[in-house]
Order: sequence, then structure tokens, then C-alpha cells
Amino acid sequence: MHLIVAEKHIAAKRIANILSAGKLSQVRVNGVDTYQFEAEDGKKVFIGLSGHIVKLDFPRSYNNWQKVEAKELVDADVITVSTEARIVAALKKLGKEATRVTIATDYDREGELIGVEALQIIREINPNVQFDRVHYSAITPKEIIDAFENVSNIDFNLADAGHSRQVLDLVWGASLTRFISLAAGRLGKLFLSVGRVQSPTLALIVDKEKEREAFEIKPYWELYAHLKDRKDIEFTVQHVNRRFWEKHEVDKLVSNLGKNAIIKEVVTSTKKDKPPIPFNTTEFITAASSLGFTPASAMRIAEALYIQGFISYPRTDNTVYPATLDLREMIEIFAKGTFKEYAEKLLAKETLEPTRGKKETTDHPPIYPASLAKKSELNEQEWKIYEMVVRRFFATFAEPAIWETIKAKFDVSSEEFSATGARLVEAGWRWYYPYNAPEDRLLPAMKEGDELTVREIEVQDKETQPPGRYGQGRLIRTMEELGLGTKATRHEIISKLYSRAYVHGNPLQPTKTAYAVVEALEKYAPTISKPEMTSRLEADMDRIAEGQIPEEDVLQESREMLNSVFNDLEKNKDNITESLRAGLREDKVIGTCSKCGSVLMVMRSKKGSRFIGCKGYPECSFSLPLPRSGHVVVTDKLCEEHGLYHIRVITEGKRPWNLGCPHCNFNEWQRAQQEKEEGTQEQKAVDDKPSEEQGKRTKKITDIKGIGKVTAEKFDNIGISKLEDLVSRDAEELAKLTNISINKIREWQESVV
DNA sequence: GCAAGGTC
Repeated sequence: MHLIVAEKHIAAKRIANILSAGKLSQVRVNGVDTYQFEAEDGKKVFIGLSGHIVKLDFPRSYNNWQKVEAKELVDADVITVSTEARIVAALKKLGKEATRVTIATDYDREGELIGVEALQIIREINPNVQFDRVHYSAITPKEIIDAFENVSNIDFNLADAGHSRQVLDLVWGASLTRFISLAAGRLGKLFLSVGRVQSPTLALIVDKEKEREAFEIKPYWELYAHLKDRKDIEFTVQHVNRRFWEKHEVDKLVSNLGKNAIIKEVVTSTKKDKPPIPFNTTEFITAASSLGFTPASAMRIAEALYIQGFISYPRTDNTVYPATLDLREMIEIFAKGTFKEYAEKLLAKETLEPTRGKKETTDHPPIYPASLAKKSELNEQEWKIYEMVVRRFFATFAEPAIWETIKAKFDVSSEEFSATGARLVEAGWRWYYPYNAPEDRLLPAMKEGDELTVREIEVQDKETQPPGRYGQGRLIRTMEELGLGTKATRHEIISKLYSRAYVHGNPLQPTKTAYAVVEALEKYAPTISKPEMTSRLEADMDRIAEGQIPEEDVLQESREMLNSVFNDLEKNKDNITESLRAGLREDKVIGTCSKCGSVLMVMRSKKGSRFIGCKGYPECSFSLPLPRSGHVVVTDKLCEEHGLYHIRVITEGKRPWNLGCPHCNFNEWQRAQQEKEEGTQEQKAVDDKPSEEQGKRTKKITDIKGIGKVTAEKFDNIGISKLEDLVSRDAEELAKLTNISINKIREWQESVV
């Protein structure tokens, strides 16, 4: 039997479909769908993985943060543990029968590693199995058939390169995370994380904030003249100095200006505005940002569209359509339906020459629309994203847009003014892709020597602005430029910074805790706070992939470096603890106590519950309640009534909750309580009963709303029959074992508590 | 409980 292993289920299915010419059967092996058919040379079985099916970790004995020092992780053993039990089991079962294995994972470094991970599992059971590798960069009949006619060998060096990345990320990340968390005394859910990608990203945000703080705001003035031509058409021109730094200068100038203006020079020209390049993930996220989508939601929606078959694979670096894609055929799909007129116009062209971006890779094609959707099939947000992908796809085949521009110079009492105008004369690609088009800036027809009247002189007060904070879209772009993260992880890294309460708001604003962590790292572990760690790793991985250096040497050198970082860290542990704690303290300040004027801050009672308390305690006993769970983030928005900072509560996997001013919130809660009391006095006795009953009833899993027989059986299969078991197990693990969405499971777990 | 990278 010939076993073919793809990176994901859908890829296995589509490849099997192509190679069997549609004559395949679906067979479930250990709960995993596989695709099989009889070929001339025997039976072929296709299985899809779910990306990595194993991960690296430390042995269990290193798990206790308090007992095992962070430094010990540097030279600790690194073991491989499986994360996809069902798939691993299916691989073993099929691998035992196989005489030949073909690795058909994605054509990139991680794909090579994912393939080798699967192969190693198979070889444990079947050491002598024959194996090979196929390469394709789009799942089209031509590419797939070519690939299987030209099989090549697995590149173990390339997989080693990927493996070295895994080891370094784990060793550096886990050890420094543990060290910083222990030093700050932040254990449990509130730990402070450190990583090769997240820490330099956080440093970008902190550095930007520091730049803003250091920025000196300076006033300046701009001078405008509102003119009127002979036909009474009005327009505005600006003094060529643009910015005046002294008010008296501009005042003096204004006092000398007369009522007449003369056109000194008119230059007209045409400007070509090139069509946009195909979407890769970063380009897509940037475009979606300008429509108001966050990167995480844009990717979530793209994933949903991909699963439904409406768009191609959304995680790609590639900005060049591979030659094997039949582009005309792709456009023909849209010759009916919503985009008919656009498709027809493109199809009328003799040749279709798409634009190409700078990045050409082998992983996947750029993102393109894969099938025709009706508006009624999608929700509003999905439609917006889908429409954008379709329009962008079309725009990449369209002509440039053509603008007519005018630059004119004016003389008012020997002072020079100027104006520019632009008018779109040929929409070109902008007809297909009308998003964020610049507006026409119209100027009346004019020629040199024309005389005009000055209707009014205007001086505008302005101030220089500090550099803007990073919006999520811009941050993703910057991360890509610096080589931080990958197409599939950048938006997740940003989500991570939010859920660790390192940042809040959009554009992103760092907390004082983030300042403290970044400063500690920059001082004592600068390697991991800079993007250069990634570029250096990339260079090392290239050398491993090319066989110039063994993986072990790179790991050895890196561990030595990390050990010397730890020497520094341990020498300065007290300093680090002090500065981290100072940062954490600052993040807890809510404002000033209205009763005694002392500082109000987030505190913990002896029992462990959280509240806002006054530093003047015990003389002053003012306090406000806080929600029991989630990160409390103090924002910089001030309540005008109470002078307290607004609060946001962040829980991983949930939308942030803007609680607002804690005092206002408390007042509202009190009012609601009172109304309830007044309205339900008599009903109270009745209300108590059901809750008692509920206490007795919620013993069985099926008592939870949304869990029926089928779901209960799924849980039973993995050994969960009691409510306590459901609640105490890790939601993520349960999601993997049962194939039920993690959010559902969390919802059920929370409904019990 | 720790990272980053796949995929869902």
C-alpha cells in the first residue's frame, strides 16, 4: 500500500481527488477521514495531518515553577510529545501496512519538518518502509500530476533547520518567561511571558510610546488665501513656506497682502497609478484593516471563507500567481452573478497579464476567490471580505488608473502661493477595486497671467504631532519587514500581547508592566528583545539546511549564549525584581481617593479577592469592587465625574470588557440591585427554590444546555462522564480530543461554575 | 502554567 501524507485534511482530499480522477472512497481510520483508491500499481491511501502533530516540551519533572529554577531549563532534555492523538494513531495503523510513504506536506521549511515528524512516527513501526517527497505550490491537476511524476527526496537538513528553531524557541522562551515571572512574583494565570517574536514586537510598541513621550509639541502656523476667479469660482491656495514657526512673521506678512492675485505658472501633467499586487496574508490584512477589520477577525473570516471553498488558502507569503493557475478560468467563474460586468470586461481582454509582487514563494498561491458566492450565503462581514478578495483579484489584471494633475503658482503682493489639483480621468483598476480611493482635488481651468481676487486670508493655528501609535495592521506590516513571526502567527502574537495585558486599545498602547519587562530584557537579555535574534536564527537555519553546519552546533552555541545571559540575570536579580515590581505597581493606580486624597489602587484581600482600595487605610476605608476574574487593565481614559481611570477587563479567548469608570460602574450596579430588591421582595421565596433544585440537578453532563446525547457520548468516549471531569479538564485538550470547538467547551465549563 | 509554528 502506498501512503500519502498531506499537511491538512482538505489538501489530502483534493490531491486524492485529482489523482483518482474522482473515483475515490472515504474511509475512517481511528476517527480520521482518509481517502483511498486502487491504482494500477496498487492501493493508495491519503491522510491529512493538522499541521504539527507533535510538539517539544520539557520532561514533567521540570514543571514546577517554584521548585525548578529557570536556569535549569537551558540544558534540560527536550522531549517530543504528540498533540494529535487520533491522527498519530491513524498514522501508526496505516504506516504498518504501507510499503511506500510519500510526504506531500506544504512546500516550505515547516512543511518539511511536519512531514519528517509524520515519517518518524511511521518508521518507529515500520523501519524499512520506502519513502519520498513531492513538491507542489498549488493544488491544481497539472501541478499535482507533475509532482507525483517527479518525486524527490526528503530534505532532512531542512527539517533539522526547522527543528532547531523549535528547540531554541522553547528553551529561550520558557526559561526567560519563568525567570521574569518569578522575579516579578507573578505566577499562575498572571505570568509574564518572553519570546523570540513577542518580546521584540512588544519592544516596538514600548519604544514608540517612549518616542511619543519624548516628543516636544511645537506650535506653528499655516497661511491660506481663498481666491475667486472671473467666473466667481472659489478655491484655496497655500503660502509656499507651508509652516511658519513664529506668529509675528506670519502676522507681518498678512498685513502686507493686497486684494489681487496673479497666476505665475500652471503645469499640467498626467500620472499613472499602477494596479495593486496580488494578496498575500500581510497585504490582505493591511487591506482589511482599512475596512475596519482587526487582523485577528480578518483572518478568522478568511479561514471561514476558505473552509467553505469560497477563497483559496489564506496563509501565504506569495504575491505572484503560479504559472499553473488557469487565470482566465478563474475569472470565468464570475461571468455570472454579482460581479458579472467586471468579469466580462476582463474576459474581453486578449491577454491577461496580472501584476506581481516582490515576494515569490513556493508555499501556496496568493489569495484569490475560488468559487462564486451569493450574498445570501454569507453573513455581512464575510461578504465584505469576500467582495474585497474578488475585487482585488480582478484589479490585478486591470489597467493603471490615470490622473490629470495641475500644479499652479500664484503671486499675491510679491508673496508666492501654490495649489495642486488632481482629477481621475481613467479609473482603470480603481473601477474594480474602489476602496480608499483618494478624492479628486479640483481646481478651475486657469492659465498663466490670469488675474484673481483675494476673497479672504486665513491663518490656521497648528501643532506638530508626535508619531502615531501602531495600529494592528501597521504593526503586522512592520513585523513582516523585520522578519518577526510568520504569515500564520503574526496576528496571534498580537492577540497574545493583549491577553497577557501587556497592551490595550487599538492603536496599541503598552502598560507600565510592558515597559518594565522590555526594560529588564533590554538591559540584561538584549538578545531576545531585538529582531536580530530572528535574523540570526534564519541565517543559522540556512546554514543547517545547506548542510554547512550540524543542528547540534547551532543549539550548543545558542545554549552557551543563554547561559551567559542567565549569569547576568542572576547577578542582577534584585534590581530586576525591584524595577518589575515598580512597573506592576504603576499599572494598579486608579486615581485619587475622593475621601482622603490618597492613592487608590487595585489590591488583594487576605482571602485573595480583588478590590480597589485606598492607600490611606486604615484611616480611610474607601473601596470599590472589581470583577473576580480576568486581567484588570487601567487605561489612560479619565472619568470626568470621579477622576478615576477607566478599566478594561481582559480574559483570554473572550472579547475585552470595557468596564469604564469603576465608581460609575459600582453606582450602576447598586442602582440595579436596589431596583431588583424593590421589585422582587415577594418573589424572593420563589426564586430561591429553583436555584436549590438546580444544585441537585446539574450532576449529569446532559443537564448543560446545548449538550445532547451525541455530545455526551463523545465525552464518554474519552472518559468524561461526570460534570466535575468536564470542568476540571483543559478546554483545549478536550477540544482536540472531541473535535468540538474550544469556545463551546469553555462556554459549557463556565455555565457549570 | 512556560515559545512559536502548523491547523480549525
